[in-house]
Amino acid sequence: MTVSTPVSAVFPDQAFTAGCPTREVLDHVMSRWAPLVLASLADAEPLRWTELRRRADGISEKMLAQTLKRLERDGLVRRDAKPVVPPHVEYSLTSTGRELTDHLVPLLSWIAHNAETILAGPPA
Amino acid sequence: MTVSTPVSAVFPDQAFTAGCPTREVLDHVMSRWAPLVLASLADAEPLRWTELRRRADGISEKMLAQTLKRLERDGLVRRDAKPVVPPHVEYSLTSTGRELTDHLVPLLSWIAHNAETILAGPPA
DNA sequence: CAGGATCCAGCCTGATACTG
DNA sequence: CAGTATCAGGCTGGATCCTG
Repeated sequence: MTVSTPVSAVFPDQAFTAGCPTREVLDHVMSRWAPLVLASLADAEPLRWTELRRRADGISEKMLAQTLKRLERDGLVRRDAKPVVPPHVEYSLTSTGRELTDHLVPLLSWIAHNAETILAGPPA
Repeated sequence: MTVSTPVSAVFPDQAFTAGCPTREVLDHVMSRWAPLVLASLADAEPLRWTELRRRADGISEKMLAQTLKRLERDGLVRRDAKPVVPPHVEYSLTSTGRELTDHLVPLLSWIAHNAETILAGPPA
């Protein structure tokens, strides 16, 4: 590891250098499943475990649990467990989580609309 | 794999289901290093290999090569090699890549400004 | 319904060496 | 300078089975 220039001058100094808090959050948010889980919640809060599994198509139970726990620890997602039988648990966005999805959803939307073009490769 | 509801009704139908083009692009763009490489280029185009390695702090040569190749195949990054000795290669964003970073950079910027708060965890 | 525990394959990384 | 090739090792993620 070397002393290095931050990724961008528009970001705070020391942003996105290896091992710094910024990078850790980036890795959480940009992980394989977090964007899909966050976007699902942004679209339809609150959601239950089973519904989240359906929306984040292809996710395993392990990864859903891991992703949700991390997002909950990060204060981006709130978990509400109602003490009934059978269990009833609801997941929703915190206000911080909502701020995040306000930036994330437009990005995903752009990707959705341009995916075909992108996979077609460079113009020539 | 099951027939499932798309992640969000605001996206085109069939968006972000497992194995669809949208998901593939998502995985490219949200991979571990692509966001940092794209943001670096958005901040200072064009950039050379060595400078990219410095900005995407912690990236290995293998991962830089892999990330750049994939972004180039996707038509998001352009590679310009000038036939001189020693070699001089410049990387820059395509117009599509610039569209992408227009959405990506605000997201990274938000993360940079909120990282400390996020890692502090939920309010209580 | 909502997870926890476990095992295994594959990817990423790091180090090193080599090329045009 | 700008990469490519190779190999060992750790960690991530996926599949499966089990539980309150």
